[in-house]
Amino acid sequence: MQLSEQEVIRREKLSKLREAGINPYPAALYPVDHTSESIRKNYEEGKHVTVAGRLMSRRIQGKASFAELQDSTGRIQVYFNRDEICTGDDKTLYNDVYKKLLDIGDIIGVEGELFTTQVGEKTILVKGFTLLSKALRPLPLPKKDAEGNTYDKFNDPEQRYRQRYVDLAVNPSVKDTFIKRTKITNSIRDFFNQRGYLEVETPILQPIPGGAAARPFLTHHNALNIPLYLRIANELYLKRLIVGGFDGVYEFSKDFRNEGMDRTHNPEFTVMELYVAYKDYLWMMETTEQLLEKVAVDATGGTKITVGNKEIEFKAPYPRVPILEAIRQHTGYDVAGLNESELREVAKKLDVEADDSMGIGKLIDEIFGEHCEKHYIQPTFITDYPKEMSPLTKEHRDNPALTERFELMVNGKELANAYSELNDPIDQRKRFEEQLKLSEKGDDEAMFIDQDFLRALEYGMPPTSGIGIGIDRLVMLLTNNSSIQEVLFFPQMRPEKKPLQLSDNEKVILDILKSEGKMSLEALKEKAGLSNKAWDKGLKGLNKHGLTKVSKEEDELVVSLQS
RNA sequence: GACUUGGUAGCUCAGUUGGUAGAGCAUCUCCCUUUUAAGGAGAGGGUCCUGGGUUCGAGCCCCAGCCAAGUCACCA
Repeated sequence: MQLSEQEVIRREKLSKLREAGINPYPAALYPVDHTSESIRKNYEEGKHVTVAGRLMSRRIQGKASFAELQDSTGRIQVYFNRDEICTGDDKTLYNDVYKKLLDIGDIIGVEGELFTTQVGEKTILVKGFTLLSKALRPLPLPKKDAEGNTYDKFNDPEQRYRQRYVDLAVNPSVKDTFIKRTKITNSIRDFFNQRGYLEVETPILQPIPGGAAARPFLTHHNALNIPLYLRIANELYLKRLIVGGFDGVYEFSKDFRNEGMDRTHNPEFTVMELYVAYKDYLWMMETTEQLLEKVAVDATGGTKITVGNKEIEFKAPYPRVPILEAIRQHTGYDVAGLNESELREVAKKLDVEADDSMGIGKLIDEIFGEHCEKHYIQPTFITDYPKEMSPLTKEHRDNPALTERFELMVNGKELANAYSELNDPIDQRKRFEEQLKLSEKGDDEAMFIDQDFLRALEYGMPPTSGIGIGIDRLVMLLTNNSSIQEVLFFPQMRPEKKPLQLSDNEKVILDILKSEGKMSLEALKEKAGLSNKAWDKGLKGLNKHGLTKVSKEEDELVVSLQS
């Protein structure tokens, strides 16, 4: 491995520390009794404190030095004074260990007394310190000036996502985003638990990937010798639990979809699904408004949030607009009751792409997505979707062409999707079969038929309302982030390519081949002048790396370079 | 998948018509006992993403590839 100058120096310091009898990675616990936050909150002049954290900056001025220690709650200034640390004649602990062998990024423990500097900064006067972990790589160091401008910010997205640990250590606002994420999920759990709903866990490995329309990841179970899918949704399992007699169940579900990635899609993502027996989608709208109002307050302190340059008000209630009404308002076309070809005409006039595989439902969805969706910045329930695009939803009580479904639109995007759940087993079977026909027509995302789910419905599921809320997108909204990668600790990335490391034997062989081009195996071996074993290892290594290829030409083995 | 932009020191970034690779911070040496983007003096540090090509000569021009971001397409 090629080490940079700074890494070499840090490794040398590591040896020097060991020579001085200091273990750079000690085993014993460090008796922390304060955090930077608790010190700031309960500051008392002269109080003795013990804290630990990462050294984030140093200002050395001869026999004295100021540094900043960063722990999980923030930063605190620490003051190292030679004669406070080294009370006797031996000053090596300050002069050598602190000044020369410690680096920014090292994790240390510090004990000392609180005081306030002349400039008014609350500071720990260090009486003793312990190296807890030596950092071998230099930390990127953003700096802030008095006006709060940041310099040398560690802001390359690729490095930030690949090395999130560095991002978190160095960019405090990143940490805040993830703390907020947990506040949001805790708030949702509170809300449901108070109402007596049960948090459950259902299978991630599923024999039939149901509950949504999407391409799944496929894996294989060796012992059973069967294919298994990573779930694209957990809906059908939660409904089975309602059949079994639970009145309210919810799950934060990591779902997996084998599709493209962009600013709003990651192959694995989190959806919170809730099902409540004896309720309908009207009730669910009220519940959703209350939930989101509470979540906004718990996460941000108020109901009004800022997203980009917009303000969004999460205070309940939210307007309810039937989808056909939304289309009428934003396009001027009344598409209620139109047949497929009439609808296709309208789509054409509205510049909405429509191919022959699209039925009524998909056409309406396209028109809405193209012309209406973006207008709903403030939370709005779009209701009563056409039947064709909602195979798991109960028929509308007043209009058999529609379903009892709503999507909650916020900031022009779908945040939640909910139904009065279809519990008629015969109707459900029919809807699945229609999906099957769609898939035969070429829709590779139509739903699979889950026979066991149908069997469950045949035993009887109470009328139920269910909802799925995209947690990643909710967190994006409430933290004012426009990329899903900013709200996932470890967003999916293409693997880093390791630079190829060749052994000496491999290099010798490769150099000959580079100057000679293609040559016989015998001649190459001779010229390389390696022992039999070294030769064998070298050539096999090169073949394995795909750099060379051995082939047979006229009874002779020939080695050639591969590009 | 298409297009656009980018990849240069540990970090953030310059780099002129193609002519020996630059700055700030960080690092190293020296000075400095209440500083805070500390200060002063000096020094070291580079696979210019990778591989080809053009050229006397490429960080820069051309071709191919890798990685990322953005836009679009796809994705309820």
